[in-house]
Amino acid sequence: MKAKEKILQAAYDCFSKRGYTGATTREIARLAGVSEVTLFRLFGNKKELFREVLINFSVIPDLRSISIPEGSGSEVLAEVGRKIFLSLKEKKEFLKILLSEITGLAEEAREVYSHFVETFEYLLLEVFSSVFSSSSCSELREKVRVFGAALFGFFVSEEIFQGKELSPEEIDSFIETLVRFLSGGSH
Amino acid sequence: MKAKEKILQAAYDCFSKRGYTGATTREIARLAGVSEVTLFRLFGNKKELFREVLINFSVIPDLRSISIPEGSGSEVLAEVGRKIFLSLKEKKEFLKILLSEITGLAEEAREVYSHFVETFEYLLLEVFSSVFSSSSCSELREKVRVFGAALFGFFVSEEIFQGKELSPEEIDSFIETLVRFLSGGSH
DNA sequence: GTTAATAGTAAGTACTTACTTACATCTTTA
DNA sequence: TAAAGATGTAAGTAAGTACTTACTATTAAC
Repeated sequence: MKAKEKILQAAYDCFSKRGYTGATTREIARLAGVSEVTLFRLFGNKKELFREVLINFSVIPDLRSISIPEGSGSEVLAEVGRKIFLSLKEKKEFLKILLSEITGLAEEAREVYSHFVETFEYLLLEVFSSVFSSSSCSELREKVRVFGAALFGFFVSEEIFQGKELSPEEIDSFIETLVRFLSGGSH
Repeated sequence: MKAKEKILQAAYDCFSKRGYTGATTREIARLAGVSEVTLFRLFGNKKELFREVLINFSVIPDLRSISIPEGSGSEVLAEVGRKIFLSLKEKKEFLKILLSEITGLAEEAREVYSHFVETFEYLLLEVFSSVFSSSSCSELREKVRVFGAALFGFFVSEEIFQGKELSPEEIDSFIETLVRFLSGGSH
């Protein structure tokens, strides 16, 4: 692994553990096993390094790579919900960085987040319109909103705030309930 | 207003704007209109001040003070949802602090958050068991989870991440959709 | 084998941070 | 009026921060 990669990975770990202000270039360099001078030569300054971390470890590619599976309506929804949740889980540290800097470093973080929301909603809208083909456009968007908010809220609350590592069964259980309500029946 | 109160208020503003590490005792004192020495005399150190801010500006009292209104099932749910959302909105800055410090300052922040989740779920369970009196206990808890996650996720995503200030109509619209799905019918 | 790129070491700069000490001023209370 | 408490000013400490400069060592390319 080249120095640049090692630094990016160390910065990712360090920013997610200590936040932007809390992370120091010294510690990042030490973790990466390179000198601090190398860090500054390759990235110029701390903020630029942060920006590159946000680009390199984004959850977006994971979301984009999710394909719509075959099956009945409820099955498709549940499967996509599962995949989204797992993508979020895999990029948990990245999301922690985003969370911890959303107030302080507004510009960069908010930009990345907006992009995330767009991709998220676009993907869901695609899925929902294939599953609920008879629904109106506004009806679809309502469902996407509720589904997205519930999934995201569940993830943030359990995995990030409470620091839990949910098992596949716990995730499935939540998603199946959610899909049941959205599909119209409560039984 | 006494010095202690002024400092607490200034610290609240400053922590929510810059995060724990980003906020400085100098700026807090300046904002409060007191000397930095007074700050240290009254609070000992920065961490202790932070702890007192978390206690003083918690969203818990707001949540606890929510009473269950009269009306049909759906009306009650929607009204409670609205009240919860408004409580969150009122303590938005407090929640930003919690969010930005959940990873860095784990102990204090996580403790406060756990307390928040408990109160949140307890309140919802009370409401749901009066609204869906025929549902089983596990069914009730499932509904509470979905309702809570969706409400919280919607708030965090829109108000905190995207920095929007949602109008009462937008809030109502989301909550009504959510209640409709949870009440079993999609029409 | 020379050159150019990539890394490291050592030292230092200019600044900021949390926090302290010593002493003076004002206000309230007894 | 005297004592006690709360606040301010001025100055400083020790440590940490991002970032720089000057120079050296290693590696790969031509």
